[in-house]
Amino acid sequence: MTPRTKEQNEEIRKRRIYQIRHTAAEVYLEKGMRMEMGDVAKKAGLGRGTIYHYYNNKLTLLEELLDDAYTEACSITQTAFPPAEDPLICLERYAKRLLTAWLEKPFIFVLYQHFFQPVEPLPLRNREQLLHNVHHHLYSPVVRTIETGIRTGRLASADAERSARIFFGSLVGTASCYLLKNSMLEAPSDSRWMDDLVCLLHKGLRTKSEEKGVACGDYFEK
Amino acid sequence: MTPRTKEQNEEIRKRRIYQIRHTAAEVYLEKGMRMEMGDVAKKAGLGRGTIYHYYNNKLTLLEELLDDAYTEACSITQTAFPPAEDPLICLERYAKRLLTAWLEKPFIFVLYQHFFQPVEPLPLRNREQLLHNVHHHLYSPVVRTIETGIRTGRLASADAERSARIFFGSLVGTASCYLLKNSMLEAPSDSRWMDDLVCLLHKGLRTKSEEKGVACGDYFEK
Amino acid sequence: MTPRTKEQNEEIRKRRIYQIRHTAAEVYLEKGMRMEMGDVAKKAGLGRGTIYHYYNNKLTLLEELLDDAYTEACSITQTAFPPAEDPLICLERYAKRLLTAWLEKPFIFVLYQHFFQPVEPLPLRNREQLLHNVHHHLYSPVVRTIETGIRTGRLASADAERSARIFFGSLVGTASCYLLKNSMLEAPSDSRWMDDLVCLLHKGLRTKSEEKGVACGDYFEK
Amino acid sequence: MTPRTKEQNEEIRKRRIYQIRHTAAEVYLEKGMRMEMGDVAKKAGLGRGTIYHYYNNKLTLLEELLDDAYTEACSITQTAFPPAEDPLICLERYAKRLLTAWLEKPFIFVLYQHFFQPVEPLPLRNREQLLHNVHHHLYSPVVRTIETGIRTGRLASADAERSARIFFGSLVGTASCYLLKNSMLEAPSDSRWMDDLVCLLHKGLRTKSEEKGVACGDYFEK
DNA sequence: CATGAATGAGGATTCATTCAT
DNA sequence: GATGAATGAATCCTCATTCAT
Repeated sequence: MTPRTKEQNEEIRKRRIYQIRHTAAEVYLEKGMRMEMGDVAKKAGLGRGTIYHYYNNKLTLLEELLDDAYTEACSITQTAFPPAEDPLICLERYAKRLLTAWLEKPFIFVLYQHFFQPVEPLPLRNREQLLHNVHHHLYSPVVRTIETGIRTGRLASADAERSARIFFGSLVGTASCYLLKNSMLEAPSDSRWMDDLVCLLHKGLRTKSEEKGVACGDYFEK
Repeated sequence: MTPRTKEQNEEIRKRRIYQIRHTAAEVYLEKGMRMEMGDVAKKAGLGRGTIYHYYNNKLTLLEELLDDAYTEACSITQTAFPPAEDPLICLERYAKRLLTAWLEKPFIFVLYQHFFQPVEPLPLRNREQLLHNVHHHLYSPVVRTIETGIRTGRLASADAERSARIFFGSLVGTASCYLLKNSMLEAPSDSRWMDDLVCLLHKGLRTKSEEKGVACGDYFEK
Repeated sequence: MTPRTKEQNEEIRKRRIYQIRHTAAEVYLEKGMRMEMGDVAKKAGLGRGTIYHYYNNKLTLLEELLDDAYTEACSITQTAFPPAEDPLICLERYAKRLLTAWLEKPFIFVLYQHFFQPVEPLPLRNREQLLHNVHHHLYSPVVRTIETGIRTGRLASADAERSARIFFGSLVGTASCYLLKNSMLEAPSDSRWMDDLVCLLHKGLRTKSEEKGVACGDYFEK
Repeated sequence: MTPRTKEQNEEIRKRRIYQIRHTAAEVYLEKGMRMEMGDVAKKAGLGRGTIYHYYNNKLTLLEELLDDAYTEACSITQTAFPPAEDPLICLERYAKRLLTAWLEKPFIFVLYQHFFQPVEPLPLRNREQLLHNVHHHLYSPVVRTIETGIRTGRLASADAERSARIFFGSLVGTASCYLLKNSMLEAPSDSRWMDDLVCLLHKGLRTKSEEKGVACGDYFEK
């Protein structure tokens, strides 16, 4: 009765959905919301109609893309901050993992970019929910880890919230430089920038010898 | 028919052009390239046709906006790196100046965002020219300063190009967190984040006591 | 490969065709020409492809549906007007039969609706043929009966064509009130409306005592 | 400052809106919901974009069309049933007025058709409101008038609700025959059908001599 | 025979831009 | 100079239909 079995169809659906989502993330990173469904279709080697066979519309596609990204981001975040471990080490490891994940799975990067650099406000239907989730499960853990680090003297004293935003801002901002096409700068041949970035977050630009020098900000104009 | 003198008209033109450009930058920061000419008109309290009275089209508007931004950015950059001064101090001061400028004149931020986080590639007519200028007069000075810093031992040894990108990436990324509307995070009440960011770039997250500890990246998974 | 006998297959075909046609009529009455093949398939519990296994396309489906309806309508009409009988009685009986048929077999109603209230002109391939048939075998008999009735003094004097249209218009119009879903009025619990309608066509709204009163239309504005 | 005054623009808007609404009603009566915005535009001698300058989308166009129709229908209905007058005369006059209005302003007919012969259920946003209004201000007055007529012996005894539906069903149904294009029947050269229809509703098909004959429905099969 | 994945023609809608006033 | 009505190219999206299995 069923020429293709339910399992076969399910298999096909799964593969297509992944394929479309992945392609969509790539195109989105190139063109933002001006991503055209036709672009996605062509790049995925499918007909335009096929995209609509799996997603009601452009927004739904992005909504589900972000939902998926959230799920994956969660599993990265959950295991990154074991209670007993050194906060600085955790943050370093976490930063590196995040960058690696963004490189491999662009749709995860889309999520962070969307929340920390919301160039284009998408009228997502589940915006509130997603925002709450991101705040609670992706952002807060970092804030808490920084707080712990400061309390235990491992991190320089500062406002934890602000530090967390700077942390994410630097990660997303630098990753944008390297991940986005159309950059003014030539494409990078390697990923050493990731190590450099993590290192910067850890140690700053200065050398050790500099350490005992002037206090940070002393030279600022008012 | 025209009771206005040439001077009066010229005066009107100037005011209108400034008004439109300023409004456009605001809208652009809210909506990116999906900024609509109607948005700009309404927000500026003008008719749609009036915008076209002063700018041939959307792209021209953005081109001139970016040109203006480039001019202002140049004057900030040119004086930021006097030959004999300490590179680290220069960079710090420069970073702070840049952030301050972005806060006050959003259209300058648009320029940097456009080049370091080109979410949406605008088909600018003068793209090549502008790109060259930015590379030459806004980006290279930083690269050279970092090179000098490394050579003179003031900055930690690293690839200068990469460091410069991280420098700009962090600045733009963090600024995005704070400057863009639609953020997941509440609007900041103050601008202490700028000091914190500059400080981070200078010193990193760790405390001094941490300094002699393990090397950066030691904890990374392979 | 095919363990089924020809007879079994024939059996299956017949059942499927009936099933699809019946479902299509239902959906058509709900949605008109915006009936979707997917709707029909789902409501019939079949796959979309299966519909196309039996019908080349949407139009063919509707053509055959109307053909079927015509056949049934013919058999109702042919026996309804025996030459020697009283025209008024014939019309009454015919009206009642028609209404009953429409209630039981919605696809017959679709035919009359299509010809007397052609909201959406279907580009039927056999339109001319069908139109001619309907005119000749379903419509004309009523016109002729009315003519006879008028000639023999059983019916009030009037243009027979006009009367026939009013006759069908009232039947179809009132039936629409009761047969179509999505009506503003609650679903009727019974079918007494059919008797009332036939009665109205027969006697009008007034009571007998009214009869010798003013002529119809006297009160009209010019 | 304002090259066209506010009044001039308002004037233009009013004319265009009327023009579009009128044209849309005509096209809707020809094609139902398959009315294309391009059809309306072309028939109105406007560009497609112009339609969207005045109406957000197809549905909004129809919503406002129905709203307008309701307003006009109200004013027709309100004055049609003065308390002290003979119900039969009122109904007759009302029927005639309604038919005349439908002929002159097709968009009013669209309203009645939509509610009494809802071939295609439009997903109107204000459906509930409109439905309530129609029921209350356009339908109920007729029901009440019929009730009065029956109570005072002017109308034949019957269920008033059913009679009202038959009344409207006959009006709308017959009008459909004559107003809709694409009919199987040639276009009518005059509007005598309206008088005939009203007369039928008043007196029925039979002649006076028939009156003392058999009771209505006697010949029905069970 | 039966099915649902895949498709693209066609209609809906957006929005930059033109232009008469 | 200033404006908003008017427009159509470009994109979104629907849905009848094809086809491999």
